[in-house]
Amino acid sequence: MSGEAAVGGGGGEANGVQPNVTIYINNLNEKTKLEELKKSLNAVFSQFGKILEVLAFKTLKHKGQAWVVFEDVASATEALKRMQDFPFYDKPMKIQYAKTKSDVVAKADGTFVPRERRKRTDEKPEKKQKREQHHDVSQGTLGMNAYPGAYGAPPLSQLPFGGGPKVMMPEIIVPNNILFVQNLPHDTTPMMLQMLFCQYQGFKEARMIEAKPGIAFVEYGDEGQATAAMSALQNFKISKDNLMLITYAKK
DNA sequence: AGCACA
Repeated sequence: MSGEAAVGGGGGEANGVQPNVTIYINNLNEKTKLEELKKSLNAVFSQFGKILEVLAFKTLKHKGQAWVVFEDVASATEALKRMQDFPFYDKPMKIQYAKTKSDVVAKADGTFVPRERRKRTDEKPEKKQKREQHHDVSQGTLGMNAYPGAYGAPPLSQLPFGGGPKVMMPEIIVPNNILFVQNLPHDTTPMMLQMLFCQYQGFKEARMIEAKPGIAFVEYGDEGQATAAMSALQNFKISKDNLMLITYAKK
């Protein structure tokens, strides 16, 4: 019964490679541009846990491959199992544990030893520009730009009765099989959205509006399916600085 | 196919 997915080399622990916080992915579509590839990988894998880094290179020897570094092995394992053969840019991903420890992990470990790459004499006076960009989002959060029909109280200025009393007229949320997605990074592609939303039943299509970056419409077969996808992906961290905000599209 | 840290 247990069909052994002997996917010709796409193994993992069966390969003699032991679990690692980093997963190694190959069979990636080599046409995808690096930056987009990394963002999409981040989008698709961050559901399994905190991602420390996504690495991919375009050198001949390394194209079609990427490394995703998780914070813990459990996340990596879950990602490996759940996303094995996941159709990504039209090709099923092949995932294994990485063979060696990632630098970012070794650095946290204290076990990092710089490999010989370029003799930069001794230590390089590397500046610690701790530019921790916390919540630098000056307009990205669910604040001012929030969709009027979103959860929570709408701004007083947008009450239906212009200059009326301070009575909060709750906006009625009308379910719709089409979702309205906001706060996307401006370089989000329909493909990235498709990969996220197609995980939920009834997915039909994701469309973006050329003229308006940052928003998208995602259509499902019915309202129930749309609702399930909405709650699953609400506030999904699609990038370091972007939480997706999802509401029903207006009818 | 291909396991790196630009």
